[in-house]
Amino acid sequence: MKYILTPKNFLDVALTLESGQAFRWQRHGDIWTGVVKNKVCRIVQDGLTVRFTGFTREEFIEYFDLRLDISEIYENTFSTHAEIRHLPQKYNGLRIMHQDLYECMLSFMLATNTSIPHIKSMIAKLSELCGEKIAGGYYAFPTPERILKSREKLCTCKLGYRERYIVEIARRIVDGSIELEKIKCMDYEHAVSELRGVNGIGNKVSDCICLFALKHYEAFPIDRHILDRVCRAYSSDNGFP
DNA sequence: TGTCGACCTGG
DNA sequence: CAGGTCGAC
Repeated sequence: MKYILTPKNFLDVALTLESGQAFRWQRHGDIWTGVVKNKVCRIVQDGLTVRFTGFTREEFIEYFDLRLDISEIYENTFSTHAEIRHLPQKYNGLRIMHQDLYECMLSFMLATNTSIPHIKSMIAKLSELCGEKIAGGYYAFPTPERILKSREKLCTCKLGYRERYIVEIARRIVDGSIELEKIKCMDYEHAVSELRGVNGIGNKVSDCICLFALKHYEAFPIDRHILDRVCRAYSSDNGFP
């Protein structure tokens, strides 16, 4: 499948997939391979031309949220402060992805207080342990039922203190006390308060989920790096960034 | 309501 | 220490 981008609404595949929004993509040369919705997907970009397999055209557009006029978000978010006004141009092609809510919830819960390589390793091991096997030695992201079934072996994924959180979330989804479909219908404020009611999910993670799965563009996840940069920007006459 | 230490694991 | 959160003051 082939998709032609426009300069106005550009997608930089590498920049976006390396940005820390998704943790299941790997690069081999100029081919990106990942698992989305139980399917192995591949993407190659050459300028404005993007070729892909695994997605339908519609799924591809949805995943990278290509219908969104990103410049509007940038305008609303960045134009009011001189210190960050140049960032949209610098990161041209960085898209806000639209990922699966369940996978996003677990992934960013796991992503607390650790490094990106460890995050990727945890998610890869979890998928290998109990995800459904799909093509070419790849595994789907495990359903809550499958996670619970593998409860005793979860220690092999090295989740650390996050293990009990992931078990609790899986259990609550199965027993219906977390209702993903309802969360999808909520506005930003309600979604945040619902997500914050889940053990292991705090301010930063709930904002990540809102931004990367629920399309609540007003969400603004504040992690260590953001905090550092904001502090630096407003502390003294240090250059910014 | 705001601050502070503990927390699994890996580099 | 690392792309935080929880529970106890």
